[in-house]
Amino acid sequence: MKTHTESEENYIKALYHLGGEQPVSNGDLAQRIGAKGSSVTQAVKRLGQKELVNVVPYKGVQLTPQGIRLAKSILRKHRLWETFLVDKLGFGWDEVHPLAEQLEHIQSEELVDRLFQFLGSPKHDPHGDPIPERDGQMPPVLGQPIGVFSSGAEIRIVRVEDAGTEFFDQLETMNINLGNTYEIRAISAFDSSVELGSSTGSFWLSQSMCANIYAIQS
Amino acid sequence: MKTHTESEENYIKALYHLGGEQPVSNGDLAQRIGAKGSSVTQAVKRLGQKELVNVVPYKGVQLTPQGIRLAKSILRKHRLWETFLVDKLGFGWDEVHPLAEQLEHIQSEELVDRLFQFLGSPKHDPHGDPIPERDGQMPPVLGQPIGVFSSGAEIRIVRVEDAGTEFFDQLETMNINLGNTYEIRAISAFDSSVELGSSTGSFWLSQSMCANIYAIQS
DNA sequence: AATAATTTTTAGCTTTGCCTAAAATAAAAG
DNA sequence: CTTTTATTTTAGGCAAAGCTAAAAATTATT
Repeated sequence: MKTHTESEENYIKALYHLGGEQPVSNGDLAQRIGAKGSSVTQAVKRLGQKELVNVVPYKGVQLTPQGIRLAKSILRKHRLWETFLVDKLGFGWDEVHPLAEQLEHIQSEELVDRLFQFLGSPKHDPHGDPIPERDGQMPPVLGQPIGVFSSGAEIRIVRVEDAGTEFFDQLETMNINLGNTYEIRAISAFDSSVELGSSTGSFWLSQSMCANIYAIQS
Repeated sequence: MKTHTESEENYIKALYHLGGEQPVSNGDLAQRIGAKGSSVTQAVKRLGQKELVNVVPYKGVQLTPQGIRLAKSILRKHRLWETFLVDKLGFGWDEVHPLAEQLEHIQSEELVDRLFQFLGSPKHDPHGDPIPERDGQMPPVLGQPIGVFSSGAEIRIVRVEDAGTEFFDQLETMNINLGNTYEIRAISAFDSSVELGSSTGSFWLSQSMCANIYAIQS
């Protein structure tokens, strides 16, 4: 695997985020990257010459198998570093993303392998998102939005969406963490909010909170 | 503290390494950076505009107080990351330098502070080099070359020079590590090599090995 | 002190990666 | 099925950071 610039890696990452293996439009990519369309046109041309993407002018850009491999390796690094920052350094959920965006560009297979081991070979990052394996395999995407469960169900929180600082703040205020278990006590017929109960009491979660919190029946 | 490019930071680091607070010649800097003199002339002009260095054309470049502060903060990061790589991830002495050169450019005061704590507030890195404090103060530079001690002295290894892979390999082969203690059994009048003894036996160290290994009397 | 040798700077070119403005193409609306 | 609107690409600039080759300044040598 050759070495790439940070800019290149950011494009690959954005492409994977937006379309996965599917083509992505110039506009969407520009928005995600935070650059103008004209810059994107140039950038993807460069990526095309390196066989990381296929470009069909005016139609869209699509990752090649090589590009997908690279995207996954960057995502692996990103999520391992997030795990390190939270589990070992005690950062909060909402603080780690920008740091991991810098750390994910560090080039060293060896470092990634050792970090992986040091962290206890995790399958999921602190948000519950799957960490791609060394060979590109993806662990399962865990859980379903809380809204899908029925009253009476026992659930365990396994994943949260990266829905911005305010969302994370709210989780913290409510003391909601991965691994917590609750019983679904009630579901409002009015606004679809949900009452969760535990040994320490119960509280209501708005529908939009529920939509960003994933759980499994336990 | 504003944000700087990696190139800029590399120049600052090189300047600090070569001259400390003293001026450095274009040629020396070019050699250290691995660029041509003309590129260096340009680069230091840019740094001058940012008040990080004072440039006197044809005479030399010198770090300003601001530049020195920056240099120390980079060195702090470098040495903390080296400590992390060795102590936590189990890398060898000789492997960590290139990795730390990447990691030292990660921008985040918070990260540095947390890393420092996580590592147990170390004063020295795995080679025994002092890690600049948060405020720029420097812990003492430890030890004296083994050659200066007299026969009979009890010594403890506290620092090794970064003298290349072969040197580190030799240390490993001889099982010499920071913290090891020895007795100086003999000093050759012929080639200044030194016989070190410990409970497990004794061995001879060449003069050039000795010159790169620092110890204190214990 | 004058010339030779070395070092440093200037001038001009290259690539990456971004920008704006204008032209070309595709999609939507009449 | 045109025409209008939106998207994408081209064209031309700019800054960072490197390069080579030529000019200028400094240092060393007769």
